[in-house]
Amino acid sequence: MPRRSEHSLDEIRALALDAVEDLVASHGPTAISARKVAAQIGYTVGMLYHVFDNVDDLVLQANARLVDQLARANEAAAAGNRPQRVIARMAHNYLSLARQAPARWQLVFVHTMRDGRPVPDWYRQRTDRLFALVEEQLQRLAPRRRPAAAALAARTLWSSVHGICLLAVSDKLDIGGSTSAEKALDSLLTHYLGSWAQSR
Amino acid sequence: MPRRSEHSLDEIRALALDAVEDLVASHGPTAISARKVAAQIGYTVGMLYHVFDNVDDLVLQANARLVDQLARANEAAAAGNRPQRVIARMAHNYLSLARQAPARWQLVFVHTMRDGRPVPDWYRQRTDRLFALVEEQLQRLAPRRRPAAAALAARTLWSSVHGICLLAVSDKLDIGGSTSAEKALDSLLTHYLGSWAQSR
DNA sequence: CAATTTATCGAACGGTGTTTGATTATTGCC
DNA sequence: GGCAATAATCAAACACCGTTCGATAAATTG
Repeated sequence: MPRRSEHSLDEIRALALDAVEDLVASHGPTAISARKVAAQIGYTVGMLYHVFDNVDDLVLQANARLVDQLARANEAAAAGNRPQRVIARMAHNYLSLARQAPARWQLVFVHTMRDGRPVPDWYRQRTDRLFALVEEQLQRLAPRRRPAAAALAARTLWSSVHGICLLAVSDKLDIGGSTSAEKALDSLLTHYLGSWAQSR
Repeated sequence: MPRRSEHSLDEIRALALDAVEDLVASHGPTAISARKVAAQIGYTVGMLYHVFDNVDDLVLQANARLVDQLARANEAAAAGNRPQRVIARMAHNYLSLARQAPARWQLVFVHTMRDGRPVPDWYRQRTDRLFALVEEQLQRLAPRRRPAAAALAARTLWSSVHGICLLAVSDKLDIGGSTSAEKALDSLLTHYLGSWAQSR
């Protein structure tokens, strides 16, 4: 019975994204499929394809919510404090959000485009933004360094933070005994950032 | 026509693992499926399940070849040189191998267990070994530090190296302009390792 | 040569992403 | 208000996927 008009297309889109989050939170990242999401919101698969390009689009839009959440938190952290402090906050924001919703972040980490299609630009820009925020702070921290140096350090540092959060969420960091990811982040910040700030 | 006995089960296993590598190298990580691998080696799907537990097992055994290759290279690098040099070699071994066969390493990075089953122990041990090799060198580098300190630094450093190689292989590191992963690795080693070695 | 084992196949089951055509509710127009 | 155009919705189909299973035939054993 078409067009019951109980929901606008935008509402359906929001419902579907909520459903992705619910399904992932309760049954893990592998529980996502077009049919399951459709069933969860009371529509058929075909309807989903009216609102999303494909499953990649659906998942990326859901993941973008998390990335945006992190970006907003990191933008907020930028206010006022000294750059080294701000960057530490950003790194811990990442780990803290990942720990709050591990399954949903696993979906972010684990997702890959079907068939090897490229990641769309609108999503790429969102993840690049996270690098850019770090870069800004590094430029504040060392205004006399060449911009390329800050760019390199931002990519190095944020890739490292990413690696630590990634392994933390999949429980690959605590090997024999206890190595908490928080300690690893602090170690990284102390030594890498400390050394970078001091040099030159 | 059963039991043609042209290949022993071990030979079939090796053929299948070769086929995984070939398919991944030529058509990307998404090209792996039980049917395609079976077709490639001239057997049927059912036969694969006589040799492997499931597709996860097949992929993990293929991935273990790469992990072992890296482990062997890193063990070889450990001979003789000063620890800081050895660790630098290890990091660059990782990136260099990843660059030599990007698609195959993408399969390592991208693979996740179906249904959320745990990664089997035999594979876990292989990846843990990579951390352990770094830890040994850090202990050589700073024999007076508590072992826990070396363990933490090893996990921090190798997670970071992993993050950089991961993003490098998926082209997410060169954003605007040119940030080569090699430079990022060197930056990480210089500042993190340099600072860690000096402190205390 | 007969009996047992076992390598191998082919088909089946339920799930997946995606496309398409039919159906029907809503909208715009006279 | 009624009719035509539009747009939402569904159901079914296609090709692929991982996995299981029974039948079959070759090799091995006695």
